[in-house]
Amino acid sequence: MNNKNIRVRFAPSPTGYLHVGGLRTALYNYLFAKHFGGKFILRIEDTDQSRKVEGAVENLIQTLHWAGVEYDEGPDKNGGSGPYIQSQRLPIYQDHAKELIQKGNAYYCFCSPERLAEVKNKNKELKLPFSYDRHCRNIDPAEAQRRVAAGEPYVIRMKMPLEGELMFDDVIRGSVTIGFNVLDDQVLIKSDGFPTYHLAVVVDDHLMGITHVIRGEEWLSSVPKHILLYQFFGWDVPVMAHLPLLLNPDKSKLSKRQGDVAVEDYRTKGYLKEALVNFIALLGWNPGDDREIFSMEQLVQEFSLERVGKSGAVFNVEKLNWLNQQHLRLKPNDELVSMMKPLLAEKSIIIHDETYLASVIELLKDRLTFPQDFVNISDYFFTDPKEYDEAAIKKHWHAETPSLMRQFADLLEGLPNFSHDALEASLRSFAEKLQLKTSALIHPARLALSGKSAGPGLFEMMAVLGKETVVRRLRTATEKISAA
RNA sequence: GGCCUUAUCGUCUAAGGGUUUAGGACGUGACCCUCUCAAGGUCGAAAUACGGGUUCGAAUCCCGUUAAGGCUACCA
Repeated sequence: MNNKNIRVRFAPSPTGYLHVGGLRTALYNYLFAKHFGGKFILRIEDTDQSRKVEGAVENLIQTLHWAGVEYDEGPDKNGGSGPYIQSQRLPIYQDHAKELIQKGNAYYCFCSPERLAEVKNKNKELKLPFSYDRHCRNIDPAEAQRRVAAGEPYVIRMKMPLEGELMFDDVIRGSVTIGFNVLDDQVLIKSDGFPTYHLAVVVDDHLMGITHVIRGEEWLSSVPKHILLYQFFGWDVPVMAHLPLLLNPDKSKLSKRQGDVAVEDYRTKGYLKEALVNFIALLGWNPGDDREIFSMEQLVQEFSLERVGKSGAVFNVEKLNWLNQQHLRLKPNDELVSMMKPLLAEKSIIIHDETYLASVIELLKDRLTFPQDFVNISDYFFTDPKEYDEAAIKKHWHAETPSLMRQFADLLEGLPNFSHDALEASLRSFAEKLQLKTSALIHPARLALSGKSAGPGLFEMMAVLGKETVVRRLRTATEKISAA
């Protein structure tokens, strides 16, 4: 097969939000398709009317778009294989189910939910591997047709072989064998006329020309049902690839109770899409060498199903944080400027001078994990400090300090060149003249300028703040801190 | 319960029978750098679940045990 003809899909149910596990499945599909120049399709599997959530599809689309996982065909991007929403394809499933009935591969079942529950319980007690007793399997087809015509409620079930086994190959798992004797006569069409997942997925994957089914491991044990359906219809079976699951720290399947699972949660917490995508890509896949920082383009370039692992991966936020920091500092300053402006505005800090902002960002960007961190550590670059760190006062502000700071301010006021090097030279010579250690000036000066004891180097800080501000703050501090 | 899958440092993982005193990264400890805090650098602690085979040789292949997860719906 020509690689360019590769077609894969991400087929979520719209249950409210995009799960990070779902994002990874979507990402792997996307990377696989783009790597080979194939097509990535978004299909909405909304066959369960009871789980319908308003606005879920829009939310899903928006979140995928945010993450940069762009599909070639989908509900709002017709590629000729639509509709891409299963609830809009009902007649297609009906026709295919009827075809199966005609071929003798499926049958009408009239069992009531009550009877089904009873049988299921009984079979469970008897420790039988299936829950349905195939009660309607041998009803005469003509008789069944008559009952259907008479309006009796029914479902359509597929006829599983009574014995034998099915072996199939999975790109990630290798060969898997499952015996038919543990498989139920799967419902294909529900009593409300909607298809179940199993029918819909096979029909749509075939009709949409899907060549590779890449999805979560939870589907591995239903593959025989699907392959059987392909065979009933006389269709080619796509290549199967079942991805390992994402896990909680306690190794159970990643769930809401143990942390955030919605992609939007991470987004609102300040995680960059670049970091999330990079992190999630590495949960189950690796490039085969020591590289860890990847852009989407690099992932497309490097990705292969052969390098996807088999075992579940714990979603560990620590590493995600580190990646967020790495990707944050990789961003060019002008992009950071437009990222920080609205965040600062929330704290009523309005930026008029973007060049100034950029120089502050340059000074602080290495110490950010989240964009929001910048707001918290940069306040004194935009307003004079209102208070001074108590512990720092105790440690660095001595009886003679105010006088020193005043002299230092006077000295700086007359400095023609306010560069880092000039500032350092003048502080050092000042300290030498007074026979002081430089730290006796540096620490109180930082406190006076920023109100804090931690921050960037003093000379860089002064150069960015500018002469006027520096001199003013040094003088103000001698009054404010002494008074306190 | 049955069926399927999985099993390397705390976590993500590399090592495709000999290149391995099992490598990297996050986290963690110490140290260096230094005006503080970060960043950066150096060094350290830290793993092949267990038991049998196969083989001259096993983290790697086979079997069993154990553990974990998935499925077992007219949910996906």
